[in-house]
Order: sequence, then structure tokens, then C-alpha cells
Amino acid sequence: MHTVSGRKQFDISAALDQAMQVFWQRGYADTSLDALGSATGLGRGSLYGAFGNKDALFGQCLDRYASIYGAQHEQALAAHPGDPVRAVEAFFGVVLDRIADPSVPSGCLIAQSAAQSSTLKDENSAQVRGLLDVQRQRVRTALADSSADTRTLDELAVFVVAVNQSLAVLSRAGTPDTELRSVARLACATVADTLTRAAPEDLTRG
Amino acid sequence: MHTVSGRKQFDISAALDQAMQVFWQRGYADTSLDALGSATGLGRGSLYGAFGNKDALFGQCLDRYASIYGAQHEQALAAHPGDPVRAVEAFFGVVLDRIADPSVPSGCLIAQSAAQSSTLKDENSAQVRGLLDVQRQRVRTALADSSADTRTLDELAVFVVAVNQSLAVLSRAGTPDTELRSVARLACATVADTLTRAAPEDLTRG
DNA sequence: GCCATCTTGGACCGACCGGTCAAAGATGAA
DNA sequence: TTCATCTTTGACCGGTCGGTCCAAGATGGC
Repeated sequence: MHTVSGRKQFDISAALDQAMQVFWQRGYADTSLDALGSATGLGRGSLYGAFGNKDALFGQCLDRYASIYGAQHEQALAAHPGDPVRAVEAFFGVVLDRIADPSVPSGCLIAQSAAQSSTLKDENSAQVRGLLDVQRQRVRTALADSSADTRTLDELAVFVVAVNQSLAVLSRAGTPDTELRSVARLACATVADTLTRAAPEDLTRG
Repeated sequence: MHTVSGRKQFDISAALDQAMQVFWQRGYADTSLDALGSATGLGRGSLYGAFGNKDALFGQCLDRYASIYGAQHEQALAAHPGDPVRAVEAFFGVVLDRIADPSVPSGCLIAQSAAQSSTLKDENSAQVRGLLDVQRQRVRTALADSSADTRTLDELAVFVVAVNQSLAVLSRAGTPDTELRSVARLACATVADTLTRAAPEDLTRG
């Protein structure tokens, strides 16, 4: 029944999507090669030929996840130039919509991986740290159009990333969507208050 | 070399502490019975005799964790009666001090478990949800001495729990202590602003 | 048609998993 | 002293893990 081959018989990109969702749903440690095989419809030979071992495949899934949702985050943040609060609102909107989307696992692959960072291979945990840093810098850039001092903006960017992680964790524990949205709303209020408080001079003097 | 026995040869409570730290550090899925055995110094027979199987032991570790740190949280929250903001500051202080304590794993066993909730046995994930809810209610109670409306206080309690989870996740990814503390500081500011904004009448009219 | 090259499925490997069990030793009541 | 009762150790179980390997089959250049 070796009914196959010559040239590649499957869409690498589609297989990567399937594998990504398994890691996303179950976490690295609890995802077996058999689970990846049946999710992608591929045998071990194809899996190893296309992606390398489990660690390498996991790394590519992390990158793919970051690529897909990082782009959405970037787009949301850039949709409101000059209005950091609206930008952050849009940022959380992307996350909340994804969490509410039943066609995709809840939580966040990166948050999930960060939580288990100590059980990952060094290479993968370093990758997770890097992706979190990219996200932080993205938010920080969207905040740049503010008259608050650098230190405050840096802290706000970390704060937004932190709240994002918390939404992922709580959603996994079954926290209802309405509560998650109120958390995001309060975080947005923090951003708004901190920015207006840090630079009221622009309004009173200008 | 069966150099043993008659009556129990070890301190159940101490063994539970050791086991708890292993689960805390490595997560449920990545903690083997061998790891638990060498951490506690116990053979499989003793482990099963005292705690039951892996799931049951994990459940007891969750309870122990909640008991130890839940008590600390309660104490911190109660240390500033009538001053919810200070109470929340003290609450985060407990968490941050624990994270900074090198004698104990970073992160939070409950946050860790919540993130992997979908791979846990139903009983254990329900337990995690329950413990998160207890924490939420504790914070909510500390917020009760405020003139803000019920809905606002409920939302703030969820928010504080959420930020707590985010500190655990980020600390696991290696986020430095200073950044974690600034996240907590911003969250406290959110609580302060929301409370004063929701009930300014008390100051102007009273 | 021929064949070097590639892909695929699945058998297979040693290691480790959670869990069970029996032999050995310690205990305290009779 | 005897012995029922208990704990502990470590061997053992079937199953699953990540990873390797190879025979079978498809391909395209010649």
C-alpha cells in the first residue's frame, strides 16, 4: 500500500497550519508525533523530511503563528495612527476575536509556550522570548506618537503585552468572553490615563 | 537492601512540598513519576500509598499551593482595611516577592496549570478553575470597601487576577523583575483611577 | 524503456511513561 | 517469641514516546 511519491504529495504550508493548531491546543510536551501525524495526514517519513524533528517543527509552528497573528496585530496597531489608545484597543480586539473564534484553539501559542518555557529546548524558549520581544516593540512603536516620556512608554508596552498574556491564560481556564473584554477595557483605560497624565502640558500650554 | 518500615518513614507534608515544586517547575505533563520520586526521595510504592496516582497527587499539590499562597494573599489583602488600592498593592507584592525568590520556581503553579488546562484530567482542570475563582473572590472582597458600583468592582477583581496571571507567565519567559513590578504598578494605578472615578461624589459632597 | 532520485508509509528501535506487585524488613500486640 | 500488619524497594508490565530506517512506488531526464 505504498501508494505514493516521486514529488511532494502534500501542501507543506497546510500541514504546518495543522501541526501549529495541535501544538497550540495541547502544548509542546503533550503533543506526540502520532498526534501531529494524524492531524496533518502525514507519516513520520514525510514529517521528518519536510520539517526535521519535533523541536524544529515546533519552531516553525511558532514562527508561523507569529507571522499570521503578528501581521494582524501590526495591522490593528497601525490602523489608528496618532491615536495610541485606539491602536491598543484594536490590538486587544484582534486577540479577543481570535479567542472567541471557535474554529481555532483558545489561548495563544506563544503564551502557552512561555508558560512552559523551562521544559522547552533552549533554542525554542529563546525563540519564544524573541517573539514576545517583537510584540512588545510593536506595541511600543504604536505608542511612540505620544508626548509621554520614554520610560513611561516602555512600561506601557510591557503592560499591554502582559495583559495580552493574561487574556490567553484566562481564556484557557474557561473565563467567559465578557470578562476578558472588560479586562482589556480596563487595560485600555490605563493606557489612556497614563498617557494623558504624563503629558497634560500639550493641552494646557499649546 | 529493603532497609525499612513498619510505620511511615517520611514526612508526608514535606514530600508534598517537594512534589509541588516539581509540578510547579515543570508542569503536569512534563513531570514524571521518576522525577517526583527522586525529588521526594520516595519509591513508587510510598508515593502511591500516601497520595494515590499522579492525578491525585497533582490535585493535592494544587490544594497545598493554594493553601500556602492563598493564605499569604489573604493576609496581604486584609492588611489594609478600607484602602483597596494599598490592599491590591500588597497582593501584587506577595506575588512579586515569590517570583523574585530564587529558592522557589518562578511563575505560578495555578497559572501554569490554567495554561495547560485542556491537557489535564477534567477533575484537575475543574479544580484549577475553582482556585482561580477563589482568588477572584478574595480580591473582590478586599475591594468591597469602595463606593463604586458592584459591576465595576467585579470587573476590577477579574482584572487584578488577570494581571497576576500575566506576571507568572512573563516571569517564566525571563522578563526582569523591574518590568514585572512596573506592570503591577500600572495595574494598581488602574484600580486607583477606576475607584476614584466611579465614586468622586464621596469626596465632593461629603 | 531505463534508471537515478525522491517521497511515502509503516515497521522497528531503545528509552521512558504511569502503574502494579511481590519479596523483604520493621513494627507492636498478644 | 510469634505473627498479623504495615511500609518500602525495585523489578516488572503493557503502552507510548521521539527517532531511524528501508522497501515500495512514483517521477522525470535520458
